[in-house]
Amino acid sequence: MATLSEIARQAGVSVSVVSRVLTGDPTLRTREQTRQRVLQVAKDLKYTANYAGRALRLARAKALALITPGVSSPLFDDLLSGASDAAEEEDYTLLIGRSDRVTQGSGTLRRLAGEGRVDGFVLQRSDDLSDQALESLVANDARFVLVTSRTPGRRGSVVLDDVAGAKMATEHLISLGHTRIALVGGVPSSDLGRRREQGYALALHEAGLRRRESLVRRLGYSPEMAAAAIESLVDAAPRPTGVVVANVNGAIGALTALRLLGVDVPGDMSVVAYHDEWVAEHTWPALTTVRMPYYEVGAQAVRSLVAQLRGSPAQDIIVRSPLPRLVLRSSTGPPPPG
Amino acid sequence: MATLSEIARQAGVSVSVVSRVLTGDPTLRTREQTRQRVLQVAKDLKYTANYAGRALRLARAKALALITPGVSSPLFDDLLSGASDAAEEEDYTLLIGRSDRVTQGSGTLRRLAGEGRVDGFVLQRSDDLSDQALESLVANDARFVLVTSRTPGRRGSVVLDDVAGAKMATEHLISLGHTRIALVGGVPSSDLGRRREQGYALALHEAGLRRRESLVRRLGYSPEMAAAAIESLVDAAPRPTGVVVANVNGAIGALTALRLLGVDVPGDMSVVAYHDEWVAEHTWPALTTVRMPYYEVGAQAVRSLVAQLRGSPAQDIIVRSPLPRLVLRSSTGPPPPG
DNA sequence: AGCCGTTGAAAAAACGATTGCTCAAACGTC
DNA sequence: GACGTTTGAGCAATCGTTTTTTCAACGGCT
Repeated sequence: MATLSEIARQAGVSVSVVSRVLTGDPTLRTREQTRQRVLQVAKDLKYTANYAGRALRLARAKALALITPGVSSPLFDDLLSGASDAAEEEDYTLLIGRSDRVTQGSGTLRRLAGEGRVDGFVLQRSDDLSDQALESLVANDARFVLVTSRTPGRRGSVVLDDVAGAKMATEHLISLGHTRIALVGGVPSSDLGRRREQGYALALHEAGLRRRESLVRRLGYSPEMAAAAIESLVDAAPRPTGVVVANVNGAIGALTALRLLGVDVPGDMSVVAYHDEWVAEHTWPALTTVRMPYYEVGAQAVRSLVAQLRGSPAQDIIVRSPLPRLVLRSSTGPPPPG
Repeated sequence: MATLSEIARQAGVSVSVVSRVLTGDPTLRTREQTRQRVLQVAKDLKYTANYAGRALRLARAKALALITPGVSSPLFDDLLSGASDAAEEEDYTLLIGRSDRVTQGSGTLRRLAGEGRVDGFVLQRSDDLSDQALESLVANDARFVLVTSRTPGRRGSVVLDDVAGAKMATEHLISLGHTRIALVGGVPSSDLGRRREQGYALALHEAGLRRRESLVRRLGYSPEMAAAAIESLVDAAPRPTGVVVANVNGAIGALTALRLLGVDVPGDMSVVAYHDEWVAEHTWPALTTVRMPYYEVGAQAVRSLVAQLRGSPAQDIIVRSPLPRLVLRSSTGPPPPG
């Protein structure tokens, strides 16, 4: 690897001139000729600034970490793409860490921040990621932005417009003529789950429909939990004719459960999922979903974090653009005549 | 952040003693009392070695990058878990990069290596990742290990035992009594696809079954390609009674295609997929799969890379343990009587 | 007492980049 | 021609670690 001093030697100037030329220091006074010579040599030697040297001097790593509970979901793929693109724009490097690893040792976060490997964190919070882990970050004086979910009393977050998304899913069923609409939601402790439920309730309210507590389940987002929720919903009185599942993975579990119970979708019951991903196209029946702008969440989170690092105050952002979009497939239809 | 000199000051010793105590330098001669004092102060101050300082001095970043075509698959999740765990064991930090980004700018890899941010790469190669990109790495003298797929003439790889896995999938169908077994494979240019096809052929051969070229499709792993393959296979003469799909995503597309064609699974046709993931549990019918040890691939790749960085020669590893495992679900059964 | 070996620790250089300060030469002005 | 100003660049310190080298003190030995 070429270093500044090597360029300096070959160009016949001092190291400081090289550094100033390459970083575009405006206070530098130099002959154009010299400047060009330096630039040429740097190019010939394929110079890339050594990261450690710069980081040491400037006391910042120009790197961010994205901490996530799990990497496997296509939703995360979108989020990651957005974060990567934004990071690249801002000239930051992006690390990815898994939050399960974070809490287990708890060392990971502290290490990343403590060692100065990263300047800040984008945290996709899960129930695994304890308040304690968060605090350890704060103690390290690390900057961070929460995505997807928020935590009370702490600023710095970027979330989806869950209310609007869940409302749109619910309204789709309403527009098909459903009146007994169930919700398979997240755990009540999560603000994310509460926001989605709010959207559901809002849609019902605006349509003048009654919101029945007996039609709401709050077990969680996994296929298994959603399946359990469905099993109890088919026995509910009155039986719902449509169900909003607040997560696409849950919806997949719901379809499996309904198939096993012999409930026809959408003949006997319509299912609409919050979030879209490619498997939704390949379930049976193919899932009608509401697509949410995850890419933007990732991008905004990084941009907001970088702004924070530059001294701006932390913000709480709700991503409203692009708007949620209904992806119509085959799991929804008019309610059964009965 | 506490630094060595701060500890030195508080402990009343020199910086070098602190460094050597903390890194456990065996050549250091010191009073036990002094050693304890240093350790205590370091602990009180929650000392973490500054990464940039160390990296600068040692000229290595103690970081690896995992470059992948896409992050969304659960298979990648396994791979990542393995790589993360191994990296942690070896005390390395893991970065994740996306290969689509790599070829586009091509700057990414060069930057990571050139800046000295990472010491080596684990490359999950896709068709996107050009030879040229590879070469630019080599030119940078970066160490790397290819996973999943290999490239001729270059050492340093960790791959699954694709032959054994595909063979096991095929043998499952054979043991059910199928004799006309089709293969929906990858593109012929990929050595990965060739290895899986080899396993398929081997199983047929050992069972004394004829391998018919008319029953082999090599369009690729996406659901759409597999669907196209299936459509042409149902019209094949003789029509296969079972099909091995060399990738679980493809198998999902295959199921969708068969459903649309009105072909009952497994009544009319059995489907077995290479690779397992959770959605396989939730397709209709649930997919019988062969589970491959992806976690180990990730872990081995990191370990092999670290070994390379320590000076060991590059190796080509085939992960044979844990063994491929057949996950029996509902998409396979005996062939139809006809 | 003089010498030597050991013990325990400090001093200093180096890694690469950045940046405030210094400074020589050239130029212009009176 | 003396002096001040501008131009163009170099010097040197600094960030935090690691590591080689140096060094003082002490005790043991003859």
